[in-house]
Amino acid sequence: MRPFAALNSLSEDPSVDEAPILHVDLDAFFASVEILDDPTLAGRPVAVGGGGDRGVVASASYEARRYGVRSAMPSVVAFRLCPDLVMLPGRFDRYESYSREFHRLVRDLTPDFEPLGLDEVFADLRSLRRLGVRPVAAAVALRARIRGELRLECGVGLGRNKLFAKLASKRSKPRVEAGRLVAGPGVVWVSGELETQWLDEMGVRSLWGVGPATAAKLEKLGLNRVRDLAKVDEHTLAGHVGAAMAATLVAYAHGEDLREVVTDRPAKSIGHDQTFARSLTGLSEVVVASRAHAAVVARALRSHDRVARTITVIVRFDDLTSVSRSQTLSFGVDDEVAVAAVAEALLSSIEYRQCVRLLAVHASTFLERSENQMQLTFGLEAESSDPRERAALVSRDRQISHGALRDAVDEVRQRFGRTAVATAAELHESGIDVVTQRGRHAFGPDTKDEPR
DNA sequence: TCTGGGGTCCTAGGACCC
DNA sequence: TCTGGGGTCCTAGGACCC
Repeated sequence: MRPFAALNSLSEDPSVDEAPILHVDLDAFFASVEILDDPTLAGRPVAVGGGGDRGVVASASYEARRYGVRSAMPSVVAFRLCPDLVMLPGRFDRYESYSREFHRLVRDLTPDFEPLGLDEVFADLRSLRRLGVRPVAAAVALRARIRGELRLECGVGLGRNKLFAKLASKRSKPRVEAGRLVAGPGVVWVSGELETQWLDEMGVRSLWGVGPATAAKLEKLGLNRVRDLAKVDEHTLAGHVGAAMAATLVAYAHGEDLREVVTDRPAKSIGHDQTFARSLTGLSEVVVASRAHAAVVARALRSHDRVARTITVIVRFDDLTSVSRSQTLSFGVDDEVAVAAVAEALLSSIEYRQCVRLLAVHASTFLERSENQMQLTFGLEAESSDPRERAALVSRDRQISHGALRDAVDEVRQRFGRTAVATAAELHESGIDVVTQRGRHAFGPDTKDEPR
């Protein structure tokens, strides 16, 4: 890998006003962290993902990519392409800790940055104008720090907006050509003339937000290239892809992208999805599984200091069709028994004609804790004949009465680890006292409902 | 070859209120 | 008695991103 960046054709450092937006993307992030932690993996094809029949690749080292292994590829396909592939299950705590260090280095450059997942950030360099910062110099220095302090490689793109910054970072990276790895320039700045050139040569699929479904619709309309989108009537396009998508695509085709770098993006939902190695059959198995999901979600809500009014369940059947059910309560919940009560009522309203391969429980519509206390104690409706409404009322009662127990369990977990006690849901269902359970679980942690 | 788990945003229809 | 249109909230589903 070359130590310094090759630039664009002009080979000079633009002003902040010419290239205000920076995008950094860590190379093969999960796989790279695994290789750092186990140097015997260096040079071998490594992937992180699900190893079973239903697993997919979440991250592939460049060595694995030489064989055609890619993110989102089913693991069985990856093994067919690369029989020597080392498939690792993934350690998300580890990746999160690397991600925090990555963000720290970006923050040293500017506080105006926006993470996307664990391994990418956008940054707005405009506040650095007065300091005389030059974008390419800043990008080269940031890249050097990421390499020096984290021992991770990355690509950096610079452009007039998010659209071009992201396209640029993609072109800054190493690529595989005819089974050989070719180093990338590391830093790429999109000048005005490059913008025109890229827009003219790009296919629609390269645009942010155009996936397989939208690409197929556009192709039917004869719109295969970005330059085709620049000529299309937005209202006509809206009839096929929706108003928001049409406006976005036409703007992109003209090189315009009004998305700002948003520094504080509060989370809007928290959920837990699980694809089962063997599909579940029938409501009762699904309900049992949903309690563990509810516990994971409730724990996550509390660790983020959130209470949620909306609970959603999603069931995916063996034929890959999905159905969802959601309910918005008049109050918020963060208790596993409360979440589980609502989830069970929602799951009961689904017809199980097929086996269930995936179950998800999500929580959204967050509100402030103080706001929630009002709602919880306001009025007590009579018993209802609607099962969902009844579940909601049970859920509220649990949310209130389990508060003390829940806080206690959280404290124990904080001191002794997450598996030191069973979930409040398990304890409640079994009717066994918290204290007598502690010892057993402390010495035989059951990790089956651990988040990945 | 056959599709994970964490999320975000958009759309359309219905209920309800004014 | 029958009717309008806008705004907001909720639900279900779909598409996309990393």
